[in-house]
Amino acid sequence: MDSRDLLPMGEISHRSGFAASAIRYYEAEGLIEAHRSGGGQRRFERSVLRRLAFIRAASNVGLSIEEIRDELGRLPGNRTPTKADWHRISKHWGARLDEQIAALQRLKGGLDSCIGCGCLSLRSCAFSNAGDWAAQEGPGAQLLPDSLRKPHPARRTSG
Amino acid sequence: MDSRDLLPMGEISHRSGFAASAIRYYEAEGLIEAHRSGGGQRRFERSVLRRLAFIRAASNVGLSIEEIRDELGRLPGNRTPTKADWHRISKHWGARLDEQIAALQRLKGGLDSCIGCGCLSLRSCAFSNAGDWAAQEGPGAQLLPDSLRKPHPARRTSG
DNA sequence: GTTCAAGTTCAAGTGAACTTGAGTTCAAGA
DNA sequence: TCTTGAACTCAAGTTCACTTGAACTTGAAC
Repeated sequence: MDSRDLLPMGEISHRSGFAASAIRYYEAEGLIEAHRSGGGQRRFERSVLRRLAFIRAASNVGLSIEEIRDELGRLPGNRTPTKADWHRISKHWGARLDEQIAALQRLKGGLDSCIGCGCLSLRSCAFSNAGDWAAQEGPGAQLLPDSLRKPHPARRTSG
Repeated sequence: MDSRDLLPMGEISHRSGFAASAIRYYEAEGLIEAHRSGGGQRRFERSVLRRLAFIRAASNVGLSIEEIRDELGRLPGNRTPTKADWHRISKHWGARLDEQIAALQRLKGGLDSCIGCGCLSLRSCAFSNAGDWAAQEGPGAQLLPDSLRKPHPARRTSG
């Protein structure tokens, strides 16, 4: 590995479209790796660009950093995805997107069925009842999957 | 307005499915209003339940508090939505959902077209290039609308 | 009159995914 | 050598939509 093949922060940032701070963050989170120059500056292998493209794609699908880390970690040898890896992963993501699309369509369907009645009834209307507070019964439960719910950060899942 | 018609916090909370803290928050944000008992406790009109159902429905569609406040504010006389209001609003939200569905389908289409090639090329692949960093040109720009992008809170819009 | 669940306020915390700022150092060209 | 832009670290800040905790008060029942 000739050191002239390594790219400095500015170039990685510009070519990937990520801010330097984001790239440092991804390194800290273990999504990418960097060599260091004599003076301590980051020097990136070219393959990091591909990894960053992967990260951008994944986050467009709605994956969290955690999930992206997992996904990258599942690649044999923890390498940058090859064509075959990418094929497999794409199918996985495609399924996720299909699920999200279906969820929105269910929500839309519920909305359409409410347009006529104008009810917005607390107990019976599937649309306003779409939260999980009434999940034990009733038609509205799970109209939206977690991946499309707005994150309610402080709502602890334990309990 | 007989004070026996007014509901205390516990009941509003239980019937709406919102935590008391959330209801207080909505009041502070101006989405709902409350009377006060002699001792300073909140007493809610029955119509607040309807307003809360509206808020839940809106947030299921992905509207922010800000947007919900606008939407409620646009109701003539700032009243709880009637059937006619609800009809109009539903159409509005339906369009928004359609847009979100279409965006996900575009993203899915991009993914499908990438499955074969395994490219993930930074410059040419519509999928990994879906951010707005290259929005000036190229095919990938605006695959996803803002409403479906993961919120990147610290990214200031001014500049 | 006592009890105590239910209510109150206010400040601070939560999580995700970064950004910003301050203060310092590196590296490359003139 | 000087300058200057690029990079560094580390702590703290940002947004959203709430929640949590502490310390206190109400109000309905017994």
